[in-house]
Amino acid sequence: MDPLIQATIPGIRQGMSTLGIEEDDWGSLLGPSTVSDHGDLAMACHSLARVLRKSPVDIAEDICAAITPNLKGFAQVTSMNGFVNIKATNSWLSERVTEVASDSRLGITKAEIPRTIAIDYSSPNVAKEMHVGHLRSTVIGDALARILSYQGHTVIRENHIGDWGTPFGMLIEHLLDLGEAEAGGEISVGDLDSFYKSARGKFDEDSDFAARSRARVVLLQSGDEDTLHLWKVLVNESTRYFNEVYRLLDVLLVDADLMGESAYHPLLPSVVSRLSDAGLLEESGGADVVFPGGHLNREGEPLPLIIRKGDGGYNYATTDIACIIDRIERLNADDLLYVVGTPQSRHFEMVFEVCRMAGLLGAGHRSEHVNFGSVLGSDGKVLKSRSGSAVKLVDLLEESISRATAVVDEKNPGLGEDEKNQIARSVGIGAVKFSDLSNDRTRDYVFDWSKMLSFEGDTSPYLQYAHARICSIFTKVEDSNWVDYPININDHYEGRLARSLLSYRDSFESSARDLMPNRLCTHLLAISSAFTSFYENCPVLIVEDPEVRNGRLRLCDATARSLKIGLSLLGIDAPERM
RNA sequence: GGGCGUGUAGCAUAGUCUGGAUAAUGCACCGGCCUCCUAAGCCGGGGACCGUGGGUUCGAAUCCUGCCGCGCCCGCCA
Repeated sequence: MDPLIQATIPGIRQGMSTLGIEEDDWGSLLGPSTVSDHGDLAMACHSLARVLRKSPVDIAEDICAAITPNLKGFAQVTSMNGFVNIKATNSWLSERVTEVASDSRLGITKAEIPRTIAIDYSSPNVAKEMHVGHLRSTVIGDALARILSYQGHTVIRENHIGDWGTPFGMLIEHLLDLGEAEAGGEISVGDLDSFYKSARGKFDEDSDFAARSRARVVLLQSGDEDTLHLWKVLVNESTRYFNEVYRLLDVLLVDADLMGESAYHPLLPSVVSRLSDAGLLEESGGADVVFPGGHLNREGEPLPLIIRKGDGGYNYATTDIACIIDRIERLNADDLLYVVGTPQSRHFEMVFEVCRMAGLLGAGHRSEHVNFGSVLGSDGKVLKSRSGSAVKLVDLLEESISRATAVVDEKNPGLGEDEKNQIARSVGIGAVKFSDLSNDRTRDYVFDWSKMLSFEGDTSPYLQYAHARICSIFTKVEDSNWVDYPININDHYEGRLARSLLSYRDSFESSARDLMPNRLCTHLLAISSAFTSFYENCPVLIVEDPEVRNGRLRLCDATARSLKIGLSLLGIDAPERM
């Protein structure tokens, strides 16, 4: 209830000064109440006892008496157990929530100073299947892209696909063995696992094939035209497949966001020369490296970041630095976000540190590894595509849509085929995305079909359902008398709903600031829950008093828009019927 | 061995940054609610020594620290 703090702080300040209590002493004591029955805000007075040499109970009473007159109209003040409790009045709530309801952004303001933010996310590998593990980066990155855009920042989506490196030798040779048309077909229908595994299998077992593969890598690196053509076939068929998954998932990523590893390949020599010019490059074990410091290997010796391998080749650290240079210098990015799994945290620490040492990243840049935990199998171990237990992302999505179809059929049989399919898609995809987004991204989680595909409880279908119910109310409204009608909070349930709407901005900003979509998820659930309670207890259309009816309609409208916007920021549809 | 992270009802999680009163939510479980605006819902109930031992504090799930469990990382894969 930040708005209430803003509203009451002048009165509190004045009251405190008449009591001679310093703001340094009480400023940090005011916060949201932990016991909602007692009020919206609370101030624990126990730490003031030492300063004032009085009991907390007496102090709370004194403060209560001193600030009560100043908060008249805003809030009721009481004291209990050494706490000052401040509870918003219905009239204040009514005014504020009417204000928020009048705002198309529901009180969420844009950033004062917009920044240019490059977000690196999704990053599947060419000729490799997308498994549930890819869901996290794709869905979290996409939500952050939407959230930061909504704040008015310039967001540059970067899909850093794995389209370069030694595996391409074997992939291209396998492509040749199969024949271009055949291989292209296999990839474009999404049978990437078998393609990759066959190539891998031949590489491991057939020494002749392995030799051809190694030779092919050399040809690729040297820019041989035929080889590049074959490589391009793999990349094109794969990206076509990725796009199908992205469309199904309903994420923002399009071809223009593709910036694969290969795109940075020509820049790698300059990374070496720039680090060398900065005096950072050292020779170690035949490789060119930089020691960022602070990291040790198993023997307790400084751990280097390898820039150029002993054989003259480059690896991912070099590409990542080239990437940073490109994003800073060509795209003028202020912030660099990498939605990549936690296991790579050391890598990013080292890369960022080297870039700061080299002056490539300055004080004005924010570079952040937006890490996320691993998806675990029921055995508690990380799901690996090779273990066989990994679930294909498309299979998960299709299963979710098919379950949603069954539920929609059952709950709302009157819908037409097209609308039903559209709703099932929104519900099914939303459920999968929300189950991922609503968890703290930094924690691992155990993959669980039934939980991921659940449509009850704390899920996106619950949010979508609340939204659809409100839309249904408005299909029965024929007048527009309610549109500019002031909201009048009288009832307990109205108050709870109004409070959740007023806290929307806080939650959104916390979510955006810490790049934690789960905070927004939690708040949308709170709004929904407040709404459904309200809806069960407060008749809207069937109430006789037009003032009550109109005010409640506006509350409904503001709730629907909060949910619709909130869901859209998570990349989830809000159908009007379901 | 070193580093990083993590541990909250049977299960899954929120809360931890910024310490406050009775630890919040969902699933599962028990009991109610559709002649009434969408029951994918609502109302009520049981269920937690917040991993564990210390410390700081008037006050600790939250801060510091020891230990235990688990996960990840520790030089030429990405």
